[in-house]
Amino acid sequence: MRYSPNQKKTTHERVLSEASRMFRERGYRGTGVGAVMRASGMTAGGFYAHFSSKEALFLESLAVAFRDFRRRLLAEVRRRSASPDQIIREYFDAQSDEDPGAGCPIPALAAEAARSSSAVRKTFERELQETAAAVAARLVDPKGESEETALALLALGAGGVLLSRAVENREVAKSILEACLRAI
Amino acid sequence: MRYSPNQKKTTHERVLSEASRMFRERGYRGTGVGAVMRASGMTAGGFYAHFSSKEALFLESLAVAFRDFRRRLLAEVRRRSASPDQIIREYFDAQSDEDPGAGCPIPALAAEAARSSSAVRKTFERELQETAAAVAARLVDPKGESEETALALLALGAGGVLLSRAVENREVAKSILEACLRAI
DNA sequence: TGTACATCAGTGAACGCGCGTTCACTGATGTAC
DNA sequence: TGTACATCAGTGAACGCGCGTTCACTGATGTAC
Repeated sequence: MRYSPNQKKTTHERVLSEASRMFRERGYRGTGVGAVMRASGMTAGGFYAHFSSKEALFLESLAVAFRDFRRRLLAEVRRRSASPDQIIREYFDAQSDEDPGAGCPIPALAAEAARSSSAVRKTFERELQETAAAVAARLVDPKGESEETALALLALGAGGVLLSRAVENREVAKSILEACLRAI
Repeated sequence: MRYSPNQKKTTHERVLSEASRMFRERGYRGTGVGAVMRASGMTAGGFYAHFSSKEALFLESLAVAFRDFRRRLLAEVRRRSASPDQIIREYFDAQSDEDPGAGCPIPALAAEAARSSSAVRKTFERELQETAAAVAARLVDPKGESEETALALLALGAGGVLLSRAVENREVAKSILEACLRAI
């Protein structure tokens, strides 16, 4: 339709934000390029004016998803110096119950990232480390190995969310999250 | 070809064992019915003499994968009374490095199970609880809440494996697993 | 200011491909007599 | 024991469908003069 660098940037970001939501909600393979474009108010063909391929969209979407989630998570942990179990609690709270599209990309997309190209895994690694560093900066850690502790906390939190989602009974799901909180 | 109840059972189990391996390695959506049958030495059409649908195969494969993995995990923890960090160590060792097809179904399949039918989630829940109970039975737990502790340990272990696989650099992958071991 | 042209974001139909499933058929085996 | 028939695991081709990608086209905008 109309041409303007700003307009194009806006469209690009709208597609990205839809994609980052949909990938987390339905998975990489469960999300079609056409569906993302429809959700962005366009038709499938226009996609390639913005991204060279579905994988290129995934790379950018991963970064957006991690960035959004970090913001969400750190908003909860604003006051500095959180204890490990506080971090886990905030991690769970940041998952906005029953809307995985707004939650952490790790339980949603790590398994598919692991099976993707090395470009995807590099992006995932970079964003994970960025996230661990952000958590570590807020963490009281007497041993002074807070980056390592942060990675373990992300593993525990993501594992807990992963299990709780894969289970049918909501009471069982809750008890899994509680078990993770108590284990620290 | 030939007909015999035993022969059919054998074929059924061969397909199941291939499927349980392939699902863990390539994911549910990444594994085709045709590929499973080819790996089992047959053609695609024969599949429906054994399973009513791909999802029915997935249900049975999940149970097989969990059962196999429990056996693998408990073989490592034979001597009773393992400490939490020993459990995590054995969990990591049971993953047979770089062969996710023989490893734990949780990091491999939980995200897709969460997005599947409630029948899949029920199976996942049942098998997870079975696995937690088996771990709990081997666990020294002064607080006497070993089932809960076992679930948290599975979350931590599965989260660690999930992260380590999603990352490109193998050194980073190792450091994630070590961080999980040290966090207990 | 007005006009002619170039650009290019987005449209919509078409493509090739892989997938889950169906189906008519085959031929080895089990059963009845 | 031998023969005729029924069963059914497995074959292989075909199906409909959704997907990622391509492409000729459109029309709104920006630029040059």
